[in-house]
Amino acid sequence: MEDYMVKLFKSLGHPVRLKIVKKLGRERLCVCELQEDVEFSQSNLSQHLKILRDSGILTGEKEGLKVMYQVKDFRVLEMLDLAEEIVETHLLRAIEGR
Amino acid sequence: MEDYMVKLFKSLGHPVRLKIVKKLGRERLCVCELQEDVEFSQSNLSQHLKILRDSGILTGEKEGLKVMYQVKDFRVLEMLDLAEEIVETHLLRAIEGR
DNA sequence: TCACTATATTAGAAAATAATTATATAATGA
DNA sequence: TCATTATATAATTATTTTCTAATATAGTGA
Repeated sequence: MEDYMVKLFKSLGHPVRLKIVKKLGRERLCVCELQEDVEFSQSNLSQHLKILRDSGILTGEKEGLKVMYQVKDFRVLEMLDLAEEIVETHLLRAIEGR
Repeated sequence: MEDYMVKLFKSLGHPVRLKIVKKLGRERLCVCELQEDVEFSQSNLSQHLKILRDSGILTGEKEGLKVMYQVKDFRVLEMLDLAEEIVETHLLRAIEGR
């Protein structure tokens, strides 16, 4: 249980992977569409996608030549929202100098 | 913004640190109390606490000889709960074999 | 079957993170 | 002031992650 939680957090704790998950949101996109925004090589992207699959965050389904990815459980997106709120609060506080 | 989110997730993505945050919950504990549950050396624990402070998850306040730690923003705990639920669901599915 | 496209896998090097050991600091009380 | 306790920091080594480059696979259409 703890192990899986660690895996979940760890896989969100990387800029490229976080970007992928955010870009996906509730949509279903092929790798080629993800490629557009990610400033990394095809193989590197593919490896990050594997990590996200392995941690249970994404699923990938083959459709012809393409593979369509989506976020498996939208509660992950709620987590991202929460994280965003938390970070926002702290950044604000930092600006206010408290 | 993204950077801070990555930092937040990254710092939760380690077994010792996750354990610390869970153990703290809404309480305020000194390092010595945290030490009890964590099977690591004093200095290692101290380094993990530093990471948790740096990512804004914990605050530490000196009180005499001791330093009291607590979770800065309880929404972090909500994130943990969410993560737990998500993991639970997926583990259940795995057992059911879907 | 062959070439082409989209994606995955592998291997190795580079970079980042973590643990260990030793040392330092700071508060307390004798 | 000195010893003691609680915690932090630094340096080194060990381990893990990440990236790059090369290669592989699988589906499609000519």
